[in-house]
Amino acid sequence: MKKDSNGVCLCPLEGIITTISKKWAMQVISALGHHNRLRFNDLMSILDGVSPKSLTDLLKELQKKGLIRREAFPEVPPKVEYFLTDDGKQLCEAIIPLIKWAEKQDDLRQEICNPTCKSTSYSSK
Amino acid sequence: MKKDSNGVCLCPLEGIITTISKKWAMQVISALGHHNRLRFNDLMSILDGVSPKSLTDLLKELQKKGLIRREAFPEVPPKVEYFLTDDGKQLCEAIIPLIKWAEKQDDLRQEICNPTCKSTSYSSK
DNA sequence: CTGTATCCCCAGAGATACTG
DNA sequence: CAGTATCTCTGGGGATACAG
Repeated sequence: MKKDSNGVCLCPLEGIITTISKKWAMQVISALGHHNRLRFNDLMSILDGVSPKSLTDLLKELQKKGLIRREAFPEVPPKVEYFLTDDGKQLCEAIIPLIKWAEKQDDLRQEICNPTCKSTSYSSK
Repeated sequence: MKKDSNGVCLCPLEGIITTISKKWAMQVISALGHHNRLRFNDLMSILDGVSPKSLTDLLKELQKKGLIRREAFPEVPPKVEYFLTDDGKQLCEAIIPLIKWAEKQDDLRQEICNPTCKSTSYSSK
């Protein structure tokens, strides 16, 4: 759909936005960025309230997009680990300006998303 | 939900993602960034296929979030113009890294979103 | 021209129970 | 432990007609 004022085509956004706007998607990305490797039930508890179906659906989506990878260990009981791909890590970097912008907006409106999130901001800022 | 590996809280993203992931949202932002000021029917034709209801819903949402502004002229027939706020313009800037990242992903997969979009890349900035 | 007012539809997300 | 298998439900989005 043409370019925007910066000479940037927005088309590529379609794909990633449909992905990252999925519920829990950014939390998964974030959690994996934070913990490096996590198992299914780890994610289940970090993403408090998510159902197994929703989580598996999401994990498959994220794998398909090449953001995370799955590693299964042939053990009993089963053990599966998920972790970010390099692309996933780069995505984390790419959204930082967006977060900064959003954070600034929130500040202006004195809206606090969540108590656990207070006092959190850019290491620098 | 804590911070990610970069020490960044993802909470602020929630709000903006729910906004920009709305259908046509980025197209509206982009169109306004490109054309500066647009009228309702201009947007209707640029966003080919959108219904008036969907468009008005979206425009209200974007106004509420402070991304665009509406100016009505007391004329007959009515005339209304929409344009980006400074925040809206800053949002355009903030998503550039994300677009660049997404564009790179698309290139790797040889996926072309749309013919009109080919040969488009970062002219300068 | 710029929108409301209705009605409809279905994909995404959740709840729950069950399996290899 | 790590998922399926079903079922349900909601609301975002679309179509269409109409109004100021």
